[in-house]
Amino acid sequence: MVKKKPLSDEALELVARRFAVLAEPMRLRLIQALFAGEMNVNALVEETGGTQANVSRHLQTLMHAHILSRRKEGLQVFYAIADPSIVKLCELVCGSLEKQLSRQATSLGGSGR
Amino acid sequence: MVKKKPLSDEALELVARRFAVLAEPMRLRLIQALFAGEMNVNALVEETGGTQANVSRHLQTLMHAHILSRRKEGLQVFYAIADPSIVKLCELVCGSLEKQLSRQATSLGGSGR
DNA sequence: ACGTAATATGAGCATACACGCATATGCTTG
DNA sequence: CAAGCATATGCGTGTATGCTCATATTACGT
Repeated sequence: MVKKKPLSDEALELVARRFAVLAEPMRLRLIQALFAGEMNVNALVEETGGTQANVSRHLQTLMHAHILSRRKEGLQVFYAIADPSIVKLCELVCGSLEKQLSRQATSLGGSGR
Repeated sequence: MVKKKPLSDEALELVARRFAVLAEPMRLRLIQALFAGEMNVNALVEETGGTQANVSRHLQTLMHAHILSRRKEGLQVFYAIADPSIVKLCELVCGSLEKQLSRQATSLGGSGR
Protein backbone atom coordinates (compact mmCIF):
# COMPACT_ATOMS: atom_id res chain seq x y z
CA MET A 1 0.00 0.00 0.00
CA VAL A 2 3.01 2.26 -0.41
CA LYS A 3 1.97 4.16 -3.47
CA LYS A 4 5.06 5.58 -5.13
CA LYS A 5 3.20 7.72 -7.60
CA PRO A 6 5.15 10.71 -8.89
CA LEU A 7 4.05 14.04 -7.53
CA SER A 8 2.24 16.50 -9.73
CA ASP A 9 3.88 19.74 -10.76
CA GLU A 10 1.77 21.66 -8.26
CA ALA A 11 2.73 19.29 -5.49
CA LEU A 12 6.40 19.66 -6.35
CA GLU A 13 6.00 23.40 -6.24
CA LEU A 14 4.47 23.14 -2.78
CA VAL A 15 7.22 20.89 -1.51
CA ALA A 16 9.86 23.20 -2.94
CA ARG A 17 8.12 26.14 -1.29
CA ARG A 18 8.21 24.32 2.00
CA PHE A 19 11.91 23.64 1.74
CA ALA A 20 12.53 27.24 0.72
CA VAL A 21 10.93 28.46 3.91
CA LEU A 22 13.43 26.39 5.86
CA ALA A 23 16.33 27.50 3.71
CA GLU A 24 17.10 30.60 5.75
CA PRO A 25 19.49 30.66 8.71
CA MET A 26 17.50 33.31 10.54
CA ARG A 27 14.30 31.33 10.24
CA LEU A 28 16.07 28.21 11.42
CA ARG A 29 17.34 30.19 14.38
CA LEU A 30 13.81 31.25 15.22
CA ILE A 31 12.54 27.71 14.93
CA GLN A 32 15.36 26.50 17.09
CA ALA A 33 14.60 29.07 19.73
CA LEU A 34 10.98 27.99 19.72
CA PHE A 35 11.94 24.38 20.37
CA ALA A 36 12.01 25.40 24.02
CA GLY A 37 8.44 26.64 23.91
CA GLU A 38 6.44 29.63 22.79
CA MET A 39 8.03 33.06 22.90
CA ASN A 40 7.01 36.61 22.12
CA VAL A 41 8.59 38.66 19.36
CA ASN A 42 10.82 40.72 21.58
CA ALA A 43 12.28 37.66 23.21
CA LEU A 44 12.96 36.18 19.80
CA VAL A 45 14.61 39.38 18.69
CA GLU A 46 16.97 39.27 21.64
CA GLU A 47 17.54 35.54 21.32
CA THR A 48 18.44 35.66 17.65
CA GLY A 49 20.18 39.03 17.56
CA GLY A 50 18.19 40.18 14.54
CA THR A 51 16.32 43.43 14.07
CA GLN A 52 12.70 43.61 15.10
CA ALA A 53 11.50 44.24 11.56
CA ASN A 54 13.36 41.31 10.15
CA VAL A 55 12.33 38.91 12.87
CA SER A 56 8.71 39.92 12.47
CA ARG A 57 8.88 39.34 8.75
CA HIS A 58 10.36 35.89 9.11
CA LEU A 59 7.75 35.00 11.68
CA GLN A 60 5.07 35.97 9.17
CA THR A 61 6.69 33.74 6.59
CA LEU A 62 6.78 30.81 8.99
CA MET A 63 3.17 31.45 9.94
CA HIS A 64 2.08 31.48 6.33
CA ALA A 65 3.81 28.15 5.87
CA HIS A 66 1.80 26.82 8.81
CA ILE A 67 4.98 26.02 10.64
CA LEU A 68 4.29 28.40 13.52
CA SER A 69 1.18 29.38 15.41
CA ARG A 70 0.34 32.82 16.70
CA ARG A 71 -1.25 33.81 20.01
CA LYS A 72 -1.95 37.39 20.90
CA GLU A 73 -1.92 38.46 24.51
CA GLY A 74 -2.27 42.14 25.20
CA LEU A 75 0.51 44.00 23.50
CA GLN A 76 2.55 40.94 22.91
CA VAL A 77 2.32 38.20 20.34
CA PHE A 78 3.51 34.71 21.16
CA TYR A 79 4.69 32.33 18.49
CA ALA A 80 5.07 28.59 18.84
CA ILE A 81 5.88 25.64 16.65
CA ALA A 82 2.66 24.37 15.11
CA ASP A 83 4.01 21.64 12.88
CA PRO A 84 5.85 19.00 14.90
CA SER A 85 7.23 17.40 11.76
CA ILE A 86 9.62 20.34 11.58
CA VAL A 87 11.57 18.93 14.47
CA LYS A 88 12.09 15.61 12.74
CA LEU A 89 12.97 17.38 9.53
CA CYS A 90 15.74 19.33 11.19
CA GLU A 91 17.01 16.27 12.98
CA LEU A 92 17.13 14.33 9.73
CA VAL A 93 19.08 17.02 7.95
CA CYS A 94 21.42 17.51 10.86
CA GLY A 95 22.12 13.81 11.03
CA SER A 96 22.79 13.60 7.34
CA LEU A 97 25.10 16.60 7.52
CA GLU A 98 27.03 15.20 10.42
CA LYS A 99 27.68 12.02 8.50
CA GLN A 100 28.96 13.97 5.56
CA LEU A 101 31.16 16.18 7.66
CA SER A 102 32.71 13.30 9.53
CA ARG A 103 33.35 11.59 6.20
CA GLN A 104 35.04 14.67 4.84
CA ALA A 105 37.10 14.95 7.99
CA THR A 106 38.17 11.34 7.55
CA SER A 107 39.01 11.77 3.90
CA LEU A 108 41.15 14.75 4.81
CA GLY A 109 43.48 12.42 6.62
CA GLY A 110 42.48 13.14 10.18
CA SER A 111 45.56 15.22 10.91
CA GLY A 112 43.71 18.12 9.38
CA ARG A 113 45.06 21.43 8.17
CA MET B 1 22.00 11.25 25.45
CA VAL B 2 19.76 13.49 23.37
CA LYS B 3 21.81 16.64 23.39
CA LYS B 4 19.56 19.56 22.52
CA LYS B 5 22.35 22.05 22.18
CA PRO B 6 21.60 24.94 19.84
CA LEU B 7 23.38 24.77 16.52
CA SER B 8 26.23 27.12 15.74
CA ASP B 9 25.85 29.81 13.13
CA GLU B 10 27.93 27.79 10.70
CA ALA B 11 25.81 24.73 11.28
CA LEU B 12 22.64 26.72 10.69
CA GLU B 13 24.12 28.00 7.47
CA LEU B 14 24.82 24.45 6.36
CA VAL B 15 21.35 23.26 7.21
CA ALA B 16 19.83 26.21 5.39
CA ARG B 17 22.04 25.46 2.40
CA ARG B 18 20.81 21.91 2.43
CA PHE B 19 17.20 22.96 2.44
CA ALA B 20 17.88 25.47 -0.31
CA VAL B 21 19.15 22.72 -2.56
CA LEU B 22 15.83 20.95 -2.14
CA ALA B 23 13.83 24.13 -2.66
CA GLU B 24 13.68 23.84 -6.41
CA PRO B 25 10.92 22.01 -8.29
CA MET B 26 13.23 20.87 -11.06
CA ARG B 27 15.68 19.38 -8.61
CA LEU B 28 12.87 17.65 -6.79
CA ARG B 29 11.72 16.27 -10.10
CA LEU B 30 15.19 14.91 -10.76
CA ILE B 31 15.36 13.36 -7.31
CA GLN B 32 11.95 11.85 -7.78
CA ALA B 33 12.94 10.36 -11.11
CA LEU B 34 16.00 8.85 -9.48
CA PHE B 35 13.90 7.15 -6.82
CA ALA B 36 13.44 4.41 -9.42
CA GLY B 37 17.17 3.92 -9.78
CA GLU B 38 20.17 5.45 -11.49
CA MET B 39 19.67 7.22 -14.82
CA ASN B 40 21.84 9.00 -17.33
CA VAL B 41 21.50 12.67 -18.12
CA ASN B 42 19.62 12.24 -21.34
CA ALA B 43 17.02 10.04 -19.72
CA LEU B 44 16.58 12.63 -16.98
CA VAL B 45 16.22 15.37 -19.55
CA GLU B 46 13.42 13.47 -21.25
CA GLU B 47 11.83 12.46 -17.98
CA THR B 48 11.71 15.97 -16.57
CA GLY B 49 11.14 17.90 -19.78
CA GLY B 50 13.90 20.38 -19.01
CA THR B 51 16.71 21.51 -21.25
CA GLN B 52 19.96 19.55 -21.22
CA ALA B 53 21.93 22.50 -19.89
CA ASN B 54 19.57 23.15 -17.04
CA VAL B 55 19.31 19.52 -16.02
CA SER B 56 23.06 19.16 -16.06
CA ARG B 57 23.44 22.21 -13.86
CA HIS B 58 20.95 20.99 -11.31
CA LEU B 59 22.64 17.61 -11.24
CA GLN B 60 25.89 19.34 -10.42
CA THR B 61 24.20 21.20 -7.61
CA LEU B 62 22.79 18.00 -6.17
CA MET B 63 26.18 16.35 -6.51
CA HIS B 64 27.90 19.15 -4.68
CA ALA B 65 25.38 18.75 -1.90
CA HIS B 66 26.30 15.07 -1.71
CA ILE B 67 22.73 14.13 -2.46
CA LEU B 68 23.56 12.37 -5.73
CA SER B 69 26.40 10.18 -6.88
CA ARG B 70 27.96 10.17 -10.33
CA ARG B 71 29.14 7.23 -12.39
CA LYS B 72 30.68 7.65 -15.78
CA GLU B 73 30.30 4.93 -18.36
CA GLY B 74 31.64 5.69 -21.79
CA LEU B 75 29.91 8.71 -23.19
CA GLN B 76 27.17 8.66 -20.63
CA VAL B 77 27.04 9.75 -17.03
CA PHE B 78 24.73 8.02 -14.60
CA TYR B 79 23.42 9.74 -11.53
CA ALA B 80 21.88 8.06 -8.50
CA ILE B 81 20.66 9.03 -5.07
CA ALA B 82 23.57 8.90 -2.68
CA ASP B 83 21.90 10.15 0.49
CA PRO B 84 19.02 7.87 1.50
CA SER B 85 17.83 10.38 4.07
CA ILE B 86 16.52 12.42 1.16
CA VAL B 87 13.73 9.93 0.68
CA LYS B 88 12.59 10.26 4.25
CA LEU B 89 12.87 14.02 4.06
CA CYS B 90 10.56 14.18 1.09
CA GLU B 91 8.13 11.78 2.68
CA LEU B 92 8.03 13.86 5.83
CA VAL B 93 7.34 17.06 3.95
CA CYS B 94 4.76 15.43 1.76
CA GLY B 95 2.97 14.02 4.77
CA SER B 96 2.96 17.34 6.53
CA LEU B 97 1.66 19.07 3.44
CA GLU B 98 -1.11 16.56 2.93
CA LYS B 99 -2.29 17.14 6.46
CA GLN B 100 -2.38 20.86 5.92
CA LEU B 101 -4.17 20.57 2.62
CA SER B 102 -6.83 18.27 3.99
CA ARG B 103 -7.31 20.64 6.90
CA GLN B 104 -7.74 23.57 4.58
CA ALA B 105 -10.18 21.56 2.50
CA THR B 106 -12.18 20.80 5.63
CA SER B 107 -12.12 24.37 6.85
CA LEU B 108 -13.48 25.46 3.52
CA GLY B 109 -16.71 23.74 4.38
CA GLY B 110 -16.43 20.67 2.21
CA SER B 111 -18.89 21.98 -0.37
CA GLY B 112 -15.88 23.35 -2.14
CA ARG B 113 -15.47 26.27 -4.49
C1' DA C 1 -8.36 61.17 23.85
C1' DC C 2 -3.14 61.00 24.20
C1' DG C 3 1.10 58.86 24.75
C1' DT C 4 3.58 54.77 24.73
C1' DA C 5 5.03 49.99 24.09
C1' DA C 6 4.86 45.80 20.99
C1' DT C 7 4.41 44.31 16.53
C1' DA C 8 3.63 44.70 11.53
C1' DT C 9 4.38 46.69 6.97
C1' DG C 10 5.90 49.70 2.80
C1' DA C 11 9.93 51.14 -0.05
C1' DG C 12 14.41 50.75 -1.79
C1' DC C 13 18.64 48.28 -2.35
C1' DA C 14 21.72 44.43 -2.93
C1' DT C 15 22.43 39.71 -3.70
C1' DA C 16 21.46 35.04 -5.20
C1' DC C 17 20.09 32.12 -8.54
C1' DA C 18 17.32 29.73 -12.26
C1' DC C 19 17.00 29.76 -17.08
C1' DG C 20 18.31 29.90 -22.15
C1' DC C 21 21.75 30.33 -25.67
C1' DA C 22 25.92 29.26 -27.34
C1' DT C 23 30.09 26.84 -26.89
C1' DA C 24 33.62 23.94 -24.62
C1' DT C 25 35.14 19.42 -22.97
C1' DG C 26 35.52 14.45 -22.99
C1' DC C 27 35.04 9.98 -24.97
C1' DT C 28 34.34 6.79 -28.79
C1' DT C 29 34.61 5.26 -33.53
C1' DG C 30 36.17 5.15 -38.28
C1' DC D 1 43.31 12.69 -36.89
C1' DA D 2 38.55 13.92 -37.88
C1' DA D 3 33.80 13.53 -36.80
C1' DG D 4 30.08 12.97 -33.74
C1' DC D 5 27.54 12.14 -29.54
C1' DA D 6 26.80 12.98 -24.42
C1' DT D 7 27.64 16.11 -20.97
C1' DA D 8 29.41 20.38 -18.82
C1' DT D 9 30.12 25.40 -18.51
C1' DG D 10 30.54 30.74 -19.47
C1' DC D 11 27.67 34.60 -19.98
C1' DG D 12 23.80 37.65 -19.87
C1' DT D 13 19.19 38.44 -18.11
C1' DG D 14 15.12 38.45 -15.32
C1' DT D 15 13.06 37.43 -11.03
C1' DA D 16 12.78 36.46 -6.20
C1' DT D 17 13.89 37.61 -1.71
C1' DG D 18 16.49 39.07 2.53
C1' DC D 19 17.86 43.19 4.86
C1' DT D 20 17.42 48.02 6.70
C1' DC D 21 15.09 52.38 7.62
C1' DA D 22 11.11 54.62 8.43
C1' DT D 23 6.38 54.49 9.45
C1' DA D 24 1.82 52.33 10.28
C1' DT D 25 -1.13 49.58 13.27
C1' DT D 26 -2.87 47.74 17.49
C1' DA D 27 -3.68 47.59 22.36
C1' DC D 28 -2.90 49.31 26.91
C1' DG D 29 -2.64 52.80 30.75
C1' DT D 30 -3.66 57.45 32.52
